[in-house]
Amino acid sequence: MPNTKERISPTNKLLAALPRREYQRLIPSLEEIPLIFEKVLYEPGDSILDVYFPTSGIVSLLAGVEDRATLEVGLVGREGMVGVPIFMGVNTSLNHAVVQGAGSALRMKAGVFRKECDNGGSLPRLLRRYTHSLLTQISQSAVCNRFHPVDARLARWLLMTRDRMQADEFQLTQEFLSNMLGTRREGVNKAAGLLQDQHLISYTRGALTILNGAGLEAIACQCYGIIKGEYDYLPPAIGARQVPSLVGIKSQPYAP
Amino acid sequence: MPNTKERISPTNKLLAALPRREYQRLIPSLEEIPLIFEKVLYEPGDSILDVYFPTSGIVSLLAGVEDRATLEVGLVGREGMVGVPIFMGVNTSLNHAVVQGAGSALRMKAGVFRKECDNGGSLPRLLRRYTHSLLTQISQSAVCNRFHPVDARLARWLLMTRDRMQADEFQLTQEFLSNMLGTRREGVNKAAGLLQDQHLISYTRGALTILNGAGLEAIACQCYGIIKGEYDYLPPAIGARQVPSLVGIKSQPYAP
DNA sequence: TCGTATATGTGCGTTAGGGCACAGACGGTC
DNA sequence: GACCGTCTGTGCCCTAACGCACATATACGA
Repeated sequence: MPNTKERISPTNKLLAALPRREYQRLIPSLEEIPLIFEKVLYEPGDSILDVYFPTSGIVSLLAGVEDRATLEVGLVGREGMVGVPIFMGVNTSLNHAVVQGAGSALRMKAGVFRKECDNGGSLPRLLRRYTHSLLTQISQSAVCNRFHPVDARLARWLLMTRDRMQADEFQLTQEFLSNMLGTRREGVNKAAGLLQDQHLISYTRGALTILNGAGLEAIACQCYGIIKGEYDYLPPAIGARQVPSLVGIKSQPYAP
Repeated sequence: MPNTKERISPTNKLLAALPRREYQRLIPSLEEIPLIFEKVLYEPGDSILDVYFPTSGIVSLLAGVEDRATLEVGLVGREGMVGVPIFMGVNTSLNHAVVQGAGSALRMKAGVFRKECDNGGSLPRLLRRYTHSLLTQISQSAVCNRFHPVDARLARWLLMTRDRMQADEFQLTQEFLSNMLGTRREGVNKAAGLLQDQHLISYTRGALTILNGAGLEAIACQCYGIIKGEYDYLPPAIGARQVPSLVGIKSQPYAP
């Protein structure tokens, strides 16, 4: 449902950056699907069957150890793609890909996607650029998770999520956050309490609202800025087409 | 100096995996240079001018925060290449690339390398595969650094270094190790003491010897095995040519 | 052979965060 | 409205690791 208003465009930025002709060629292979909260797109060991270009919502890439704790290593929103391993010529990953903020995505069969990449053109170039961005994000998260205290990491995480969701309110439990930050739930509770005391967020049973983004930035470590720099790697508008037409994209019935 | 004995071949595995014809084409652009201990190949913000294919020795990729502590996020030996950002279409990185074990490498101008990659062929395919391996390594290190105690991480690091150096003895100070592991030097000291008490390593002023690799594996977390799995991503021998001829490769005088 | 720079051992107080054990509190459901 | 499952708040103890402050030991050069 494209709207004429200058609003949040529900578009994947990677696809939007393609030359029109290339984008047109992809359309028949793209299928619009909902990203349902907590849905797992792939797990370690799975054969990755599809790649996903989120148009709204976010997908977290989590790494884990011995079925214990997990840690978020990457965050994919409309600036990216889920399924980078496919692009790299591998069809499994050690990571989990989990929907962390509901939305929707354009899905493409891994095989078709591979062929498209082999055809040359802009897609592989954009994806390489994106992969670099992802690599940077993962590196910086690694440092951040090693050196920075829980409240700073929480603040960073909230800001990153806000940027990708383009919303100040999201559904999430402390349990969930603890899996992202790689800390215990109680630690999240304490950190969230701190932020709440300073009126930076408000937090009630599964719903969190950012009240003061600037304040959060002050608490967050500089990792936020660094990662944000990489997140904004694509110029906001390439060419004239900002909102690719969705005409012709098959829509899938809402089926989890 | 190729030797006929079945010994450690001083060859970069990525290059060795290229079809002969492609490798031949690269030769004029490759320049053999020594990797000198602690030499910095690039730093955050630097324009990356060359890519390096180590044939022996190791290069560490370090990430840092606010000029304080650093943390190793990746380790590159003969199985890989230093300068992946160039392959990704970017000429800077947030990481430091530092020689961590002396050896040598084949160097290639970034511009030439880019052109070679654009020509298609096996090189970009191999590099994508390698990048996936690096991504996995970085993710897993992130988890490891978050959850595992210093001694396990130290053991893992030593094993990884051994695998890439193909030697049981290396030069390194506790200070250096602390930058790799993202801990304090004193912590390294304690952990190294532990390993030494169990006769797994011997450690004297800047020189460390692995005495009992199996013992180290027992101490190390399973991250070692996981990362090793990815490290061995290239089959040991592709085609007949295991040792590409170095004839024709310019050798650079020893000049740091 | 002596000094000096550099590396290593160690000790002690402090602290962030893990582990565990609950006690509310809210929200949906029957 | 009563129940129950799920989330949230808290407290207490404990440990790993930090920060700092030294004492020592080794290599190397004058």
